[in-house]
Amino acid sequence: MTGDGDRGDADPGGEAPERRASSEVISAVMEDYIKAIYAIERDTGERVSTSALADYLDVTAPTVSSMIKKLAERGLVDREEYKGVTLTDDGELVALEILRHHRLLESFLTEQLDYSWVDVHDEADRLEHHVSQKLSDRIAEALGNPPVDPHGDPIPDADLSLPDAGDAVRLVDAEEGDRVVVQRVRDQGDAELRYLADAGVWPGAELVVVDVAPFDMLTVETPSAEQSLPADVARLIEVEPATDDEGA
Amino acid sequence: MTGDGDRGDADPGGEAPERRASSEVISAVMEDYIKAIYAIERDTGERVSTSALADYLDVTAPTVSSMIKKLAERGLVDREEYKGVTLTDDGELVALEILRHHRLLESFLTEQLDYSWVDVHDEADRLEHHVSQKLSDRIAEALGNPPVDPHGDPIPDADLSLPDAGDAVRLVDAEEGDRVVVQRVRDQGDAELRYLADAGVWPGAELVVVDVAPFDMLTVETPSAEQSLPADVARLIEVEPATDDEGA
DNA sequence: ACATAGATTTAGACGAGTCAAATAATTGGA
DNA sequence: TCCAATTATTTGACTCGTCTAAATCTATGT
Repeated sequence: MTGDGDRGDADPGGEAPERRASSEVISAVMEDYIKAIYAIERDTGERVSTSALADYLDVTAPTVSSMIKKLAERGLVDREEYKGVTLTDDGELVALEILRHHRLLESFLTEQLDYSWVDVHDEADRLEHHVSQKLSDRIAEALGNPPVDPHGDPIPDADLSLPDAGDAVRLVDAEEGDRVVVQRVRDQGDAELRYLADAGVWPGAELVVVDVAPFDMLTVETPSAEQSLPADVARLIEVEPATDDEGA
Repeated sequence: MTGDGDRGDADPGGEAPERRASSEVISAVMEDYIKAIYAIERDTGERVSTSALADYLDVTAPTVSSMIKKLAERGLVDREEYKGVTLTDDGELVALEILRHHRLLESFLTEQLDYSWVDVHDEADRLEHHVSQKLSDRIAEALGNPPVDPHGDPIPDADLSLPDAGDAVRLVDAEEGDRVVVQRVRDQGDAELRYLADAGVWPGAELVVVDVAPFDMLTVETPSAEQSLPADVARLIEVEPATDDEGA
C-alpha cells in the first residue's frame, strides 16, 4: 500500500514554537557566518576578528565587514568597531540550531545510510541549511536522540541545550606517557579527517602520548604505529584518560 | 570556492561519472526553472511559453525571459524567440536528476521517517537541490530501488531512465460508471494533496466515476462518500480500471 | 488588411553577496 | 611619545535573480 498512513503526524498547521526573538529569514550564507563565529569563539574564547572570520570562511575582509554589519542590525551579533564580534543570545540559538541539524545529519548518514564518519561533513554542510525543525526532530527520534555525533561532538537537543561534553582535555594538553581514549575529533574538512582516520585517530581509539609538541609536533602511539600530528591538529582532538575497562 | 557558499558538489573520491555534456554549476534557481519546464512540457506536450513558466514559478515574465536566455546559453533549453522553450537532451537530464532526488526524498521521508504522503512535498522541494548523487544512490539502495514514489510517480533510476509508467489514464478522461484504482496523484502543493486525501483520493484508492465534467466538475464515489473534484485537479490524477482482485 | 489586444522582450533599477583598491583606526616598537 | 605595520572599514564595481515600465512582436477579428 502506498503509504496513506497518517501516523502520528502531529502539527498539521503550526510548525513549531518560535525560539528566537525576531523571526526574520536568515539566509544560508548568514548561517555560515554565524556557524563560523560560533566555532571560532568556542575555540579561542575571544571576540572574533574580521580577519579570523575571513580566513575561516575563505572570503575577503571587506566581505566579512559588510556581513557582520548586517548580522549586527538583525541582532545576531554584538559588534564593536575594530574589535570584532560575539554572538548574541539570539545568534547563539541560530548557531545551536544549525549545529543540531549538522550533527543529526552526520549521525543519520553514518548510522542509516552507511556513510563513513570521515565522509559525512560536506554532505551535512550542504543540507543543514535546508532541513526543517520537523525533519531534524524526526531524524533525532529515528536515532533515539543520540547525545553525540559520529565525531563525538555533542548534539544540541530539541530545545537547543547542549549536552554536557564531559571533562575531556585537548590532546595537545596531555602529558607524555598518558594513555588516553579519544572522545572527540572536531569536525573539520573531509581531508583532515581522512588523514586522522588513517593515522589511527578516531572517537574511541586508545592512544599513548609519546612526545608532546617540541616544535608544534606531537607524537602518539596507536595500536598499529607511532604517529606524529601537528599541534594545531592535535588541538582539535579531545581525550580522556584511558580506564582499564575501556580499551577494547 | 569563495562564490556561492554552497555547491561543494564536485566528487572528491571520484564518486560518479559525468552525465551531462557541460559540467558547469547549475544554481538551485535554475534547477527550479528546468523542473518547471519539464513539468509543463510533459503536461501540455507543447513548447513552454514564458507566461506559463512565469505563472508556474510565480515570478514575472521579464524574469523568466532573462532566465531562459541564460538557460539557452548553457545549452539546457532550446529557445525560439516569442515561441517559448523546450528542454534539450542535457536539460532533460538535469530535470530527471532533480526528479530522482525529489522522489527518492519523498519516498524516504514517508517510509523511514514516518511522514505522511501529503506532507512531504515541501521538504523534498527544499532538499532536492542539495543532495549529492552519492546520497540519492544510498537512499535508493536503502529503499530497495523503488520504481515509484508515495504519490505513484515513477522514480528515474541511477542512469536517469524513467521506469515505464504503465497505461494509466487521467481521471478526467474516465467514463461515467467506471470503477477505477488511483495510480498516481501528481505531486503538487501540500494543500492540494491534503484536500485530495480528505476527499478519499490517494494512490491505491478505488473510485467509481459518478459523473464527468459537465461544468469542469467531476464526481466520484469513494468508499466513504461522493466527492466533486474540479476538472483541472482531476487532470492530475491517473487511474487504471479496477480489477476484482485489487479492491481490498 | 490592419488595428489592436495580448504576449514577449528590452531597459533600467535594486538587494544580496562578493571583490579590489583606497582610507582609517589600532597597536607595538623605537 | 610618535610613527610604521597591521587590521578594519569604506567605496565603487560586478554577478545573480528579481522587479516595473516601456518597447516590440504576434495573432486575431472584422
